[in-house]
Amino acid sequence: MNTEQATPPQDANQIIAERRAKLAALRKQGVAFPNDFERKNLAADLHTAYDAMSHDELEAAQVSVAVAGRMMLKRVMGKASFATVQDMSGRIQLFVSNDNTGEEAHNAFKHYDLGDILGATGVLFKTKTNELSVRVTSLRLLTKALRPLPEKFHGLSDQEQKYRQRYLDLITNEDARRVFAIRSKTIQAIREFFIRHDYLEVETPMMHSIPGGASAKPFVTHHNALDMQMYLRIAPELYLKRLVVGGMEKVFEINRNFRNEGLSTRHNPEFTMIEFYEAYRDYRYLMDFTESLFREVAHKVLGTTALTYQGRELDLGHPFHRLTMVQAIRKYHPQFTDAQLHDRAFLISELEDLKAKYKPEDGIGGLQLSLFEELAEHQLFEPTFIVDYPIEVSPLARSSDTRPEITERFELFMVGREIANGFSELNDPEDQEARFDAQVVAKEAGDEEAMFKDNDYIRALEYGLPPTAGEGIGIDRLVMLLTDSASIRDVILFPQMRPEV
RNA sequence: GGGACGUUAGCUCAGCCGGUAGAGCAGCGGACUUUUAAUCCGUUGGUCGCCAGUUCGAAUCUGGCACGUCCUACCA
Repeated sequence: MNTEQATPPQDANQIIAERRAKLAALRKQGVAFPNDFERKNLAADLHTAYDAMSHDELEAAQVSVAVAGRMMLKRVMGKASFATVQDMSGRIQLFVSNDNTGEEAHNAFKHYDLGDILGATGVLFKTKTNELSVRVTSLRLLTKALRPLPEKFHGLSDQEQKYRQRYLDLITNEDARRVFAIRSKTIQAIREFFIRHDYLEVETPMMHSIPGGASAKPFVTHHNALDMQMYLRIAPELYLKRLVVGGMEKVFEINRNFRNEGLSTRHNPEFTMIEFYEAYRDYRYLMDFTESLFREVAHKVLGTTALTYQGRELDLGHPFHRLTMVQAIRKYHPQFTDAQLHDRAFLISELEDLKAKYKPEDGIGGLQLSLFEELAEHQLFEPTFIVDYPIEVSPLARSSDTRPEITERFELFMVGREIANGFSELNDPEDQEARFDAQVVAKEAGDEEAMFKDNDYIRALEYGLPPTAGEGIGIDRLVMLLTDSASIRDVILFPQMRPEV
């Protein structure tokens, strides 16, 4: 309750003014916002249980129900009316009439508005067109809606309004409800998968004094009592590995990361990832594990591993491709030879021709990565693990025992974008310290995304991190895939927007 | 950051060569006891995103600004 209620604002809008007048009349009659209606049935449950029954069977059964929901459609025909109410499960039709509901209640109903929340009790029946409905014997207005709903047929179509007023999107668009139901089920399926594999779910700090675990620009904030600068985390990685040092040999965390970078259809400043770590495993195990995770999630959430994304089909049931960066480049550009792609001068001249961004000081691996991102990444539609990442872009990954310039790392691409990133963890504290020091040099040279040195993390490694494999999976992008959503904003309930004018 | 497009009633949208604002839904009034986006009759409702400019006259043309969507760049 706030004080604004005492002086209702003058509504320029006529519809809202009329609804306020109706609410004022309700207040005079008694409790305007009653909370004693006992809802006993959900629409979908009733359809499941009784849709198959014939008109006569249903009449004989005399099923009494109590339903509640928001009135989405209303058809008044003099002495009888129909209303369609929507609850969390779906919709069901109400039949309101002078004969069954009473003339007084029916006349009151005629002044109810679309968007009002109703509670109805009555008996199930089938209409002439065989639609399961409630023959209402008692009808109550539980919550008056002061603002009119979007148009009943087209719903809300303005993208901005869908994002800013997600509640309206959810009320009026079946697809929005579907997407967020799938999101919830996806996270549930992931959680079940890890718990079944004896993982422990943990929460590590979201406010870091030293941001780490990824190459990204952090959000900066300030803690007053401690008078210290803090950062919203860019990744939970270093904390999760501290837990593995502590003996939590299988841990995962599903939560938000924050990166102070651009917004796009694939980037929101806060996004949800699962990161998980398992001791005594390596990156090869992770790839197999990831494949089975994706298959299980798709199966549990959609009932199938065959997906359509933006008009193209892919099947998570098929084995995921595994390619090195050079193989991936050659797959789409067979004119390049293996030798060329290992030739520094050639790589640089190609990158120059493509006007691609690259760091001239990079080694072969870094240049290959730049070329890969330019020429191949966006074409990797089917699930593909890209392996053999250069050490200079992987400061937390274990280097290969046979080829020290690359790491035991993969990234998983699907529908042309990165979905997951995993590697055998670097557990050599002296190597890690040297890599941090190299990052610090890069940061001092102006690389805003270079990592900070985290001395406590080094100290933890000095106590001994068992050989461990770890991975992060972008939940939002996975949900985009499972819901066939083109924009990350369609799978985040309240995507970041500029303040409303 | 760069580019394209958009912003008209609560919602979905028309509005041509510049002449002073339209429809459907929602609302209000009326008819109608099995409707399905119910139907039929009548009717209320607008600072045309904002600010300038051109013009006798701007929703319409020009410039700027704001916000948004998409593409692109950075990134996961």
